[in-house]
Amino acid sequence: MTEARSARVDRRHQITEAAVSAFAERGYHGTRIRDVAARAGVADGTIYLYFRNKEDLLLSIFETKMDQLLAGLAAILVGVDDPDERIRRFASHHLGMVRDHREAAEVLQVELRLSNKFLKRYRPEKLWAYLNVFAQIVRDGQAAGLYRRDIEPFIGMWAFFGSLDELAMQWVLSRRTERFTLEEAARQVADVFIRGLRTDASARPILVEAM
Amino acid sequence: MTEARSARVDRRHQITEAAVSAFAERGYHGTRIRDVAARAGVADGTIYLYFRNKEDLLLSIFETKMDQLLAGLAAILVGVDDPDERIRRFASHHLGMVRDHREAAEVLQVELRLSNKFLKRYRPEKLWAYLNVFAQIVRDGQAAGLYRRDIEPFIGMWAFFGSLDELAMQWVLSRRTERFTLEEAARQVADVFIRGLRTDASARPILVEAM
Amino acid sequence: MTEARSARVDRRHQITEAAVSAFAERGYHGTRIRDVAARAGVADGTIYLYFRNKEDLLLSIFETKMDQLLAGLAAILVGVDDPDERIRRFASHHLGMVRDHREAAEVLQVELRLSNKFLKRYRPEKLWAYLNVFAQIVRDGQAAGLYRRDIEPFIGMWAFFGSLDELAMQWVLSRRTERFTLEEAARQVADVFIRGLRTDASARPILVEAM
Amino acid sequence: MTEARSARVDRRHQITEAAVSAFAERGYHGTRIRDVAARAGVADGTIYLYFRNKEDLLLSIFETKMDQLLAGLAAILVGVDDPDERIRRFASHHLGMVRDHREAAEVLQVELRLSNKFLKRYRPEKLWAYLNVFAQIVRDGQAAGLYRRDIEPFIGMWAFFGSLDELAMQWVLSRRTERFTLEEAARQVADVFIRGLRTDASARPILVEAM
DNA sequence: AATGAATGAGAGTTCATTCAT
DNA sequence: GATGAATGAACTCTCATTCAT
Repeated sequence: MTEARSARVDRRHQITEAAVSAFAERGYHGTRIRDVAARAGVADGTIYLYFRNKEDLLLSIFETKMDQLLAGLAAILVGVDDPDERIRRFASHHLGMVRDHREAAEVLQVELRLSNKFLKRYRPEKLWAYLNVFAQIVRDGQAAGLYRRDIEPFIGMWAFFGSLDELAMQWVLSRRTERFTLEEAARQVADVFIRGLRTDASARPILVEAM
Repeated sequence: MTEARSARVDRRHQITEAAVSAFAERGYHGTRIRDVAARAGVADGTIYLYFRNKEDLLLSIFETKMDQLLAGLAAILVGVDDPDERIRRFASHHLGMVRDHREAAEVLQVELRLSNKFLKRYRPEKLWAYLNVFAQIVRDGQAAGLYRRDIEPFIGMWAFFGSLDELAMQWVLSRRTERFTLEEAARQVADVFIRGLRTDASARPILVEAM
Repeated sequence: MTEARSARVDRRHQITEAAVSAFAERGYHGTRIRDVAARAGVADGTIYLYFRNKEDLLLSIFETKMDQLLAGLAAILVGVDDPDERIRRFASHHLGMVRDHREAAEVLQVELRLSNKFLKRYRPEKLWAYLNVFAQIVRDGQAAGLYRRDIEPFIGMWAFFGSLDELAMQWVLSRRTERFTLEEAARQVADVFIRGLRTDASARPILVEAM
Repeated sequence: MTEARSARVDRRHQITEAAVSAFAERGYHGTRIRDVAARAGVADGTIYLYFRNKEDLLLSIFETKMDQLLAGLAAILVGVDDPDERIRRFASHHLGMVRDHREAAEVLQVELRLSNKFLKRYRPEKLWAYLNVFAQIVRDGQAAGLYRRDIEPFIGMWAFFGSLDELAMQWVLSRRTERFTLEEAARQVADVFIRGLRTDASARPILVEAM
């Protein structure tokens, strides 16, 4: 039973990876189920034993990758209390994942958006959980008097995510990665948001430190 | 001749608007040429007298709307020299356009991204021109000693655009606009970026003023 | 009125020639009415003032060219009584026309055959009139005791025409005309049929002469 | 494996036969893939599992039938050395096939010619192989001093084929087969060409025999 | 569980023809 | 008579999905 389950998990994983690679290369609409099946080394019909349909396959990639993203984020924030540092680590982790899982990132960035179901009907709960981590950092910073109270965490969270996402997209789209490094982008985005969130009072000591 | 030209322009416009509305409602892939034709009140074949194919229709919407966006931005920045104010106006104008042209924004935000040609092959020169306005503001601010030199305008430009774009997307996707207003979002994004870009030196006087 | 009629004839001729050239170049199905109109320097709709439809245009080419072919054949046979010589002139004239009106020949040879209406429903009376000239030569030769009576003129006529037609087709299809000359082909086909038609009695004197 | 292969061959054959019958009845352009599919008792898409496209289906009919034609010709000529007799058998076999495979002949005769690809781009190697059999008979006859050397085998081959082809076409087009029999046509064409090819010297003995 | 042949709905695009000007 | 913008029927081919083996 355990073996059977494990075999099932493996096969599912095998198909998912094939789909990630195929979607990244040719796009969701440009990829045929047959392509995925061929890459996974299974028959066309086998895909449907593991996924309801093509869109389910795409959504499943999102779920899997978001789980990894969330787990990684949690791990890297463990024991870190300083909101500034938490923001820096969030940015660094996010773009680090993009760099280390380029194909997956490409699918998430580019291909996932074209799924109407995903964008309009499907509630991406895991994305919300992910972004809420940032919103909570802002709230914590505000509670500590470190961040301004006139920035709504909800708006800040989307703005922050938008910045990271767009930079990831540009990095993914430009095959010429020399344009900028994801590490530098992470540093600058974190920096801008940290300073942008600071209260005037909290700004000063930092300025002094910086001097 | 003028009449003929004008008739041609009108008909083209008529089809474009029908496409904007159809794409916004049902998505690019979910929209059939027949749907667009019906909304425009013309025969299917007529579409092809004005556009090479379906994708050309989509791309043409982008071109037209970007022209409007660029023109509006230029108009609103005329005579404004202060980089901070220029950033505020940029954000306000961008999200104002989203609010006033919701359907078009929806198409640009959501549907355009699904066009592989657009994202990977087509170089959206007008988008670059648009974003370069922001990059130039940063450069001007840096030259004036107002903004920090360790923020690369190129990175900042994508980060800023990403923030606006993501907030626009969330506003467009959530039919419940009560979540947040675009005006408030514009104000907060501009604020975060302005403060985030400031040099420590330039930050102080502002802080004083703020007090 | 005469002027009007003449103008009408000219315009019709102009369109016909444009069609011949277009059909020869791109084939009947590969040619759009628009192509013909453009070559003729008229508007698309104008074609329909002179021809019922596209097929009518094709058939009209056939009629016109067959008239020329028939007239030319009649002219070249005037005063020639010897059946052998008449056969030689027939072959020579037919392939000569192909050589001198390559485009028209190409249309007749290749494109006309693809019109179901032409082949199956339309009775090509003019083709029959043309071929009957050959059948009559055979009958005359038989009456004169020159040609064998066991060759049916009807069968001979199609066989003869088939030979000429096929050679014309090969010449037209092979842009490399060096393979063989139409003159030589005409001579050989005439020769084979003349000898093939001769009675044994009539064959002998010739043989002697030939010696 | 053998079963699978055989099933594949059968299905392909089934579709081919349906296409032959459909093309013969309504013509290539007049036949929709749906018609072929319906006659074959398969779904539209199934056609495309066996043939690249509609034209491939037409070309494939040609290939298949030419294979049969060539094989039949070879069989009927085995052990026959006399050029005259070989010509008679060629004509008899060719028109016999037309008679026994009327639909296929109709497609080959009429419909195949309308395929530009076939006529202009595709080199019908099998047709050449078929006709070369006749050219070789002529060459052998010439080498044996039986046939005149001033008839080029290349020209003779097309002339001979043209005669057979045209008679086949007329027989196929005229639903009234009473006009002439293919057997009689074969006899007469062979006769005309044999006599037409003979040298004067070789003509005499035959004449005596004939007496 | 796995296969892969078969399905058939679906849609973009072309182009001959029309007709208001 | 001439125009050419508009029409809309027609048709091939694709590909996600199914299901008998």
